[in-house]
Amino acid sequence: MDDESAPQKGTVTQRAIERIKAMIGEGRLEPGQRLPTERDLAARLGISRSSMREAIRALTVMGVLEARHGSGIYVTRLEAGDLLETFGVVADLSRGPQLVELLEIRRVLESTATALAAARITADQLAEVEKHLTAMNATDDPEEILAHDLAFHREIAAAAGNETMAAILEGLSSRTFRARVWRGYQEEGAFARTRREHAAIHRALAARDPEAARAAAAAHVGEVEEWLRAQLGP
Amino acid sequence: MDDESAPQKGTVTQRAIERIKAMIGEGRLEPGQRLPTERDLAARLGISRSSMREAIRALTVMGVLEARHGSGIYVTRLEAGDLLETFGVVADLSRGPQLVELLEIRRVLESTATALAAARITADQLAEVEKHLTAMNATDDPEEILAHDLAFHREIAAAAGNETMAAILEGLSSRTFRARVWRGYQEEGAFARTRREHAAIHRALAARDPEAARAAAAAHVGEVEEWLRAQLGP
DNA sequence: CCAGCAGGGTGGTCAGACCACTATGGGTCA
DNA sequence: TGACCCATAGTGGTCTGACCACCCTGCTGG
Repeated sequence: MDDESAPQKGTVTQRAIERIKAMIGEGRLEPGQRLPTERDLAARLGISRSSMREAIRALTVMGVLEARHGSGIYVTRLEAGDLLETFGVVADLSRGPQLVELLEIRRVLESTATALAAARITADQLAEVEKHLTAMNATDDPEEILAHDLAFHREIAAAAGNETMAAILEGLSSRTFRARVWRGYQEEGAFARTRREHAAIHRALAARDPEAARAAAAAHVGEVEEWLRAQLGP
Repeated sequence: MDDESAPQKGTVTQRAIERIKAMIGEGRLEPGQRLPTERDLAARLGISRSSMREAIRALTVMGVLEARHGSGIYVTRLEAGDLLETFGVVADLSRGPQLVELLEIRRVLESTATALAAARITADQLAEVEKHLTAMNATDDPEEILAHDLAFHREIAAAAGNETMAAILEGLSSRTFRARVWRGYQEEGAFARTRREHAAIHRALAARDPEAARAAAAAHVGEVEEWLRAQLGP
């Protein structure tokens, strides 16, 4: 037995969440490791299976656990990508002024990531970036443009060498978020400007010039930011 | 009825999560509004109450919904603080190199926030910052110092005027995160240096000098970052 | 008029059953 | 001998119905 004195604070499910989180924090549960079955865990903590399932569901959406039907429950690798998946929800549900705040954050992080990438990017990665740049300019299908645009920035973020930052930027550029903002932005014929800005970013990367890269990226995001700010103002 | 053709993709609970999220995204559910009862929602989507409860639990940990025992289920205000509460989990469960990445992100955001604060901070807010600064220097209790340290930076982040950024920084400075890193850092007699750095930040804020504020904040976080990097290296 | 209380409605928890899927092992067939 | 197939046990996924703990409202009695 290990039920101890049960402080009785909060709901039963909440306590179960904390206990499992603590087990992982203390290293008693390693990344990738398989947990006991739902039934075992429930019995071990002295709660019903329903409550335990809710706790597991909560940890699942946090990106801490992963349930595989028929196989078992596993601790994720606990890498940035796993833990920050929910970050995209913020972008999807934000509206009005909050969208501007998110773009401001993206401007800061994206410019930093691009500057880092300028100093660290490899020839292969640069070629990949270039591929998306040309592909983006070769089509008129908005869907395809958006896809290559996302990949363009994703590749750069990856080259920056900070996986956590890349994961956050991924969330800040989630498909639905971009689609909502860019729909209006691109309708105003901003394609040409976007292409110029992307070209400037690529040029700075190719020249291995961090300062130029930072400025180009900041300007790129800043353009959208200003446009959105103007949309909300009047 | 509104069960439609049910594409049957993913688990029942997952679909319920998406449906409710979509309702909010489309504006059919306003912030603060009360939802139907669990039993009603379950019947409406044609699933059991257990599955519906798991969906609600998932949306609860995401900070989208809030369940009040005996009263009902409500949509949160959907502000940054609500949605980014889980962000602290990342900091709590990260280890090794990932901690350095998080500090790098904090350095970027904290320096930006401090620079913004230098340009926008009010006299009242500045007085509050100063209060925590002196309180921090007046005690030797590590717990108390940590508390005032957190409040010091929180006040500055609030003065920057970007609530979303403040919420992220809050997560990156969560109590357990700071405690883990600072325990070792402060043991090496870094108190004096920390005080000097905090004083520099306050001076830049009082002088309304964004560039100095940015530099001071970056140096402040950078010190810890470098120390941690060195800890992990050899 | 107001304080106190009782009831109905709500989320929280529990128990047990069955379904859907995965993995493993042994048996079969080439 | 080897590879393939399939029965089977064990796992997460779902459903049902019951009861408990708590909040809120409206009624009642002073």
